[in-house]
Amino acid sequence: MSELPKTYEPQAIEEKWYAQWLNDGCFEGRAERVSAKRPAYSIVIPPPNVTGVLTLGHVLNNTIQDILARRARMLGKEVLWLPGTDHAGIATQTVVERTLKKQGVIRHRDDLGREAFLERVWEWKEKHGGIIIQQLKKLGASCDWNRERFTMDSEYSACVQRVFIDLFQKGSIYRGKRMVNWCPVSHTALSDEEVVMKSQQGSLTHFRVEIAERPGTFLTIATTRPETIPGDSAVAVHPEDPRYSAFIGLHVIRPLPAEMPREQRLIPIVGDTHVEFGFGTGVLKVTPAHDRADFEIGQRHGLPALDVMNPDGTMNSLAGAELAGKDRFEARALAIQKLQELGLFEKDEPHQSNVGFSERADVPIEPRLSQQWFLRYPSVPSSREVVRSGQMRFFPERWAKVYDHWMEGIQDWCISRQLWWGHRIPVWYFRGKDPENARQSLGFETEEGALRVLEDGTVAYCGDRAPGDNQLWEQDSDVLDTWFSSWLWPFATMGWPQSTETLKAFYPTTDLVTGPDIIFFWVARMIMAGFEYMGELPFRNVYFTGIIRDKQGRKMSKSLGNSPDPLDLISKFGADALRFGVMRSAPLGQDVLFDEKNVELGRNFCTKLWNACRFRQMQGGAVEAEIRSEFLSSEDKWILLRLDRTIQEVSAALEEYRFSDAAQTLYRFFWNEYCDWYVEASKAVLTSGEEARRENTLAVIDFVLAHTLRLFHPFMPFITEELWHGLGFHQELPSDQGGRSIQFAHWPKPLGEDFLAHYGLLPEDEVRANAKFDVVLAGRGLRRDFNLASNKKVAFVLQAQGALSEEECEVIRLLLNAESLELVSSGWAAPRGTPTALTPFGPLFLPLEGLVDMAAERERLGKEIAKIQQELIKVRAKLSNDTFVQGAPAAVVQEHRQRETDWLAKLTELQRIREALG
RNA sequence: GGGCAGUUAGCUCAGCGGUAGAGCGGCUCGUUUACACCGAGUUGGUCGGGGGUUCGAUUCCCUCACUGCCCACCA
Repeated sequence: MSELPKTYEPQAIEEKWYAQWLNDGCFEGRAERVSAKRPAYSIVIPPPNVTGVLTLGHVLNNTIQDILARRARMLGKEVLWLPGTDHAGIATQTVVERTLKKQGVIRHRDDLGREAFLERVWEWKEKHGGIIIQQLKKLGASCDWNRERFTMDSEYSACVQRVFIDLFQKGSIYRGKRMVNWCPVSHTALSDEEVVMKSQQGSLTHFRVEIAERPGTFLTIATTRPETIPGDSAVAVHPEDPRYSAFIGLHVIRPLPAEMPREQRLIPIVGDTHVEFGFGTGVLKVTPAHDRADFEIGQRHGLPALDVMNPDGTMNSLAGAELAGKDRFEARALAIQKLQELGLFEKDEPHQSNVGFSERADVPIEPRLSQQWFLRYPSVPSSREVVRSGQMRFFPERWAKVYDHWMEGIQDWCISRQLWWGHRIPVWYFRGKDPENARQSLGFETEEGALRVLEDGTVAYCGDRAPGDNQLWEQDSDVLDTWFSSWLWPFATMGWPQSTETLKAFYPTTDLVTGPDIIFFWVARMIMAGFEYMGELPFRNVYFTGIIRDKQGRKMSKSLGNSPDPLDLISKFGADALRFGVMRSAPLGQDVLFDEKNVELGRNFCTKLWNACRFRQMQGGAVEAEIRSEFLSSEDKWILLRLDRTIQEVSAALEEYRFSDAAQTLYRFFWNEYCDWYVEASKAVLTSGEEARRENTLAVIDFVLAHTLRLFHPFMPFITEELWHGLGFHQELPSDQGGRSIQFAHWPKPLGEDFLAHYGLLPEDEVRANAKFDVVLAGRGLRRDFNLASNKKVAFVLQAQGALSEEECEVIRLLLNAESLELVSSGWAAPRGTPTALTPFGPLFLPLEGLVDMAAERERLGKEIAKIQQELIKVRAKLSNDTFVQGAPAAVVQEHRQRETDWLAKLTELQRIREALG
């Protein structure tokens, strides 16, 4: 390869390699290659919204998956990372509908009708659906794109239908009129998980109602929702409340709608233990159609449910002439006004309460009684047990508790949505009452359980084909909750219900990477679907990422404008920089405070890596020559030992999904240990003119670089690939082991005992190299203390004759940027006032020929001596404490003794030096 | 109301029973055989408060305070 440019220019390189990887089929997961020797590794992408765009959350999530996938390839596994997108019912339908309205095409989707509207959504999907996929490619995601799936592909839809039919026939799915969370904006029911509670400042309206049987006697009710008074069908008090229990069985006159005849407004006073004595006035108005708890009270007392609202959140005619047609919040004010006019209003008290909001539309949901489909979750016990027992592992572990708690109190799932974009519910209703007639008019034999009489007497057929006589049968107009398709993702994407090669090879998947915000929406449900349809867990490990926040800790949001576009960051800094920057700051189990500085750091690191390789390239010589032990210096041995430790630490961190630790360790090793110490030290040999030693050093450099590039590859795929080829490390390797792409090069193993023995790498080598580095640090310290610019050539004297070889001295001299380093015997007497520092080999002098301020030097030494005395006092205090000596482990005591000896030696030495100064 | 995290240098975080650490920032010096997207040096902390266990606690236990999440039908 031609000489590398001075700085790393990511754009062209990223494009080049991504195209090459795709062209070479590097990302393909092939079932037929899986064997005992070549185990499978699989992961399914959490499918992003098909019309979505890439966010930093996606960057974090998908970088982690890519790291896992690439490392698995390097470990010799057959990897399948299966990508795709989600149709995201409400979100997509809302976006398309809003756009069409903005374009003036429609005022409401009804203007187009179901068929035509859906056509528009598909058009939209074709046009915008690929965006996020393209963005993921820019990030470097190594997904098997040939297998891209969409939750509304025809085969996928068939899976969804099949599962619905199966659960229907098993009786797990039922239809009923229940209290659901209704979104007045989207006009659909929502599941409990799609509702977020928000604390709201509201008010508690106090008003009076007269007891019909006791004219002139009033009860005061406190409510947050006066607009629903027309829907009240009772007043409830606690049966043991001495203030009110005597009134149970009597009636009150409901104030609204005022124009309704009095006798039609009589509602009973019931006793119910749900009522709290202490809250409000202790008298509760019961509105069964508009409140969950009230609905239950209504059930217990056989009260009618009066629905006084329209689906869009406006009041209907039952609310009375004046409220009818008004929005619920407008109606609230109006109701209060009416109460005032009737002389029944008492007061408004400020009140803080939790209100459920539609997650998507961000408006308060309306508890609403409506006909919906529900699912009694299947395979709950095994799904719960698999996590409890640790057979499936959660990272961080604490989410297992959250999961367990939810599974414990699991509620039936409302799965029908009053939308058009989604999987249509495969149920047809018979326009008649008699099941036998229905059976005959179907026109075909049904399976057991497919034909059923529903709660309200409707005869329903559920199956994969429409009944023959469509005059008599009408299909349910609702679609299924998006998550009712997502929960099948791990196996529906692999060809289920056929027993495909893919399923056999790659199911269950290995890891799932997702955000904790969808633990109930998605993770829990996938586990249940997995057990129900595949008979086992769908994935072995679940990694929950943190949530990306801005550097002030706020959530990313469009309105705050604090959500940077990852694509901008990629074009500014490069994909590898973004990946590395994010991973380095994303510790397991913690939210990530995003700061562009981190990406900058990633970019800087890429440049560093680039230049370190450039430096190697500039040295020329054969690539990856054999290392010869007889030429190894202690620095060589030191860096090899450091590399060995780094391999171990990085591997261990990745095994435990501690990505930021792995990134941190690599960063430190490469920048500090390799570049700052080793490369700088190696320059002594590289310029020495001794060919054999020089070549050997290059061999060590190559060895370290070839390992480091591989360790970095999962984090930074593009630059490592470029450098891998640029330095020629691919040359000798078979094409499936790094010859073609670094992503198939073997993941570095610890060097191993044989290697260490062969090259004579011992802990002492590390100690010796560190001792030399200590001399350098001491010398640099002296420089600083006497304000000598680092470019000023000075002569050092080390009182350690014979302790260091000439080559070793040369290394130290170079690192100190010194004119010379002279070794002298212990008899050598430093000129008075010579600055001195202690090193493991002996005192280091910096003779300055009278340039030095003696007083300053004495002061400096004085400070150092004082520091050592402090330490000595601490250690001695411990050692003179009998309880410590007797109570602490012998090793600890011994360690303290050693410390005392060391400090004492240093102290004596420094004192001697100070005396020498006079 | 219940549960789960967190509180360590100006900022972001590591350490989790035996001399307080890293990165970033700040400051000083610097065109030394890659790299100023750099190098060298340096400044920053009674480890949230209070108890307890221990020879010894940032580290273990209790308690309080604050912050953030999750769960919960108090109208």
